Amino acid sequence: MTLDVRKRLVLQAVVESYVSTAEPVGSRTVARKYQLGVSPATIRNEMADLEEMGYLEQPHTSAGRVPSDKGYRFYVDRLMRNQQVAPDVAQKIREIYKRRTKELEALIQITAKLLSETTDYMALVLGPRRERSFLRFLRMIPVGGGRVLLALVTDTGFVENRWLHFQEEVDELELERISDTLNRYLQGVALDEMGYGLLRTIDVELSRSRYILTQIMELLEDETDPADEERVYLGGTVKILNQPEFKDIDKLKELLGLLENEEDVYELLNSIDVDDEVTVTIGNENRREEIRECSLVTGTYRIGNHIVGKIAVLGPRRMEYAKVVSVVDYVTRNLSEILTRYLDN
Amino acid sequence: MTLDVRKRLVLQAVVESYVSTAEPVGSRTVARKYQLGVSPATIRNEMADLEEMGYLEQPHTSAGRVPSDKGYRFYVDRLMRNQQVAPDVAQKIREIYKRRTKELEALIQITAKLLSETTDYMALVLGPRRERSFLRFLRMIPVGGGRVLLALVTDTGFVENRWLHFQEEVDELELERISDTLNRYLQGVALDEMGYGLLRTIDVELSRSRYILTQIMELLEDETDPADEERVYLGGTVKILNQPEFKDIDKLKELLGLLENEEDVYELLNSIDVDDEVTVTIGNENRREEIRECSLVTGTYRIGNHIVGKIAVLGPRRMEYAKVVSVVDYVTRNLSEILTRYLDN
DNA sequence: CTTTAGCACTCCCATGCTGGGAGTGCTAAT
DNA sequence: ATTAGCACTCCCAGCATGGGAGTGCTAAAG
Repeated sequence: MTLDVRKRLVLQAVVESYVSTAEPVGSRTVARKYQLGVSPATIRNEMADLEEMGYLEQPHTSAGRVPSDKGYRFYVDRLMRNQQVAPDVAQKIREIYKRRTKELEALIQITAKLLSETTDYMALVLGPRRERSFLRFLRMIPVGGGRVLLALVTDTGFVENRWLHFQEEVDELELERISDTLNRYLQGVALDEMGYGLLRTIDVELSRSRYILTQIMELLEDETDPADEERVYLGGTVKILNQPEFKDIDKLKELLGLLENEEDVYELLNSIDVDDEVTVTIGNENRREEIRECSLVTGTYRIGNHIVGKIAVLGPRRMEYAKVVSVVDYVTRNLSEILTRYLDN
Repeated sequence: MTLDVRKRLVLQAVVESYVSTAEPVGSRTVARKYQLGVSPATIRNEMADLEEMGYLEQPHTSAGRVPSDKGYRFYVDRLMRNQQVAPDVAQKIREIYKRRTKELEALIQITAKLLSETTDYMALVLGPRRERSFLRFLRMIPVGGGRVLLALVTDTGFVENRWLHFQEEVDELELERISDTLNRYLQGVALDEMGYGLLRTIDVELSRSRYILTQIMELLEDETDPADEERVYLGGTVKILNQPEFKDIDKLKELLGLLENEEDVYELLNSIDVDDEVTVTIGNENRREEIRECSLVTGTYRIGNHIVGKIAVLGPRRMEYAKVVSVVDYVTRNLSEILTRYLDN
């Protein structure tokens, strides 16, 4: 399944021309713009071969050629030259992550924006899944008027805040005692496992303060509600509209419909294999029908060795792969690094 | 500027027919569907009058009529009958706000989703502006490894979490002492006023712990960064695509472009007068060019008497005003009520 | 054996034309 | 004041047409 040098050059020319113009590429164009030193007729023969081998497609007889999924795949795996991130882009990315005071949620949001701005495609970012997050620390802070702020800090640096309400003022010392006990029992427990069962054990020890504990239990129970929003952040939704492949409103509707359903986006991105590299999935390689006309460039960010979430860029198959891959790679590294530095044990 | 009874009936018929079909309305249709007991010819005369008075428009000679902004305005102010929220919708809304443990941010997010689901138009929700929020409470919680979680609670119930990092473990008692002092000085101060100036006074008192204070100062300084994200939440972006008036990609791009710029959305909604009622702005009544083809139904939610933010529904001018107004009103009330109950002093 | 010029052929698409339909405004009769 | 009748306007869907871009094939040249 290897291609001779000239076929590679032709394929590369077709991909690059189509990426930049969105118009089917004719033999004439290839011969003229990408000096191969042969006539259009020769190119035509090569293109016919490439089509037969499945690397190119024709929208209809007598149109130019367009790369197939297989063609893009070959381009991404073999032809595309690794690209450095442009210095100004790298600068901008580093700049963003220099401010290290943000909590994880804000960081993720910024990442989505950053990705879409630097690539000019749409960005998806997933935060840590709740059921894979473990409690690091819990604290109750009385704010007056019977209101108590419950702060849950997870190993991934997420902070969840919840309110507790009581009829009368609660004693700060009592809260501290409860916090301490809860911490003792719950540290390292997954958030979605803090159901009644677990809490019942603690109940005994804290029976004196059951009225407080009851509220906390209800609240943590709520926490496990799967209908609860996932942490998916989108950036640059408008960018899709710049792509001529989405001039069709119905396709757009389908796509945006998918993206609005956070559970689906989660599943989509998590179905992609994790390895240390950036992963590209092209057209029909994608699980979901709705993005069979798109490509996805995905990176996985971590805290230490612990996988936290994904970042992805979504664009038309006709995507500037080299550039996007380099940016996704760079952003993933930066994000992982800052998280690891400040959150890893 | 008053219309006789029959003209009102005709105008109402045109608005309601156009709202439901998106097709220009002819005299025949009005006569047939909205039993007025007169012939199409009579209706034609009335419609010609209404057009002359500016309530109706003709896309072109020999098409039916379409309401003008003025026509919609009259409909909203005078013709539309106040509608009750459908029982199942009311049920759903109450349901959502019954769980009272969420922090404000989550509540706002849910509100955006709720609004778009119940109205079938797009929803915009603004959270409290930072510069109008005052510190209620501040607390530092050491989490181990030199990491300290700084939680800022505002009067509007917003909780901001920020991380502080130190070389070595910090003493919990010292943190508590600092927290106490800071609270004493900063309670009731607006978030964007916590600049160096103010902190310098405190510096003296806490000179022993300057290395901690310095970080806090930097961090709060950051807080005043106006480039920081505003709190705008969108719900149901896809819904716009269902409207035939947005079959044109360019208009769509313009609109989504506006909506992605949070500062602009803020300005747009805040330019709308606040009174206790729900406000409707139609077409050209809107400030921004980009939504001159849309209408906006806006409500203001509060904590006690203190204005916190806005909720809005964005749809085509051809909007089901009665329904949307009732939903926005109901949601506003519910949201204000729950916030007031749990956060008002 | 590879490359290339030449040419007939295919298919899309922008353009222009046409007829029917929906709706109007006017006039004259009720 | 209302309405039937009718001529008129305008849109739009459907169809035909021609030019252009691009192909595949053949035969000649390197």
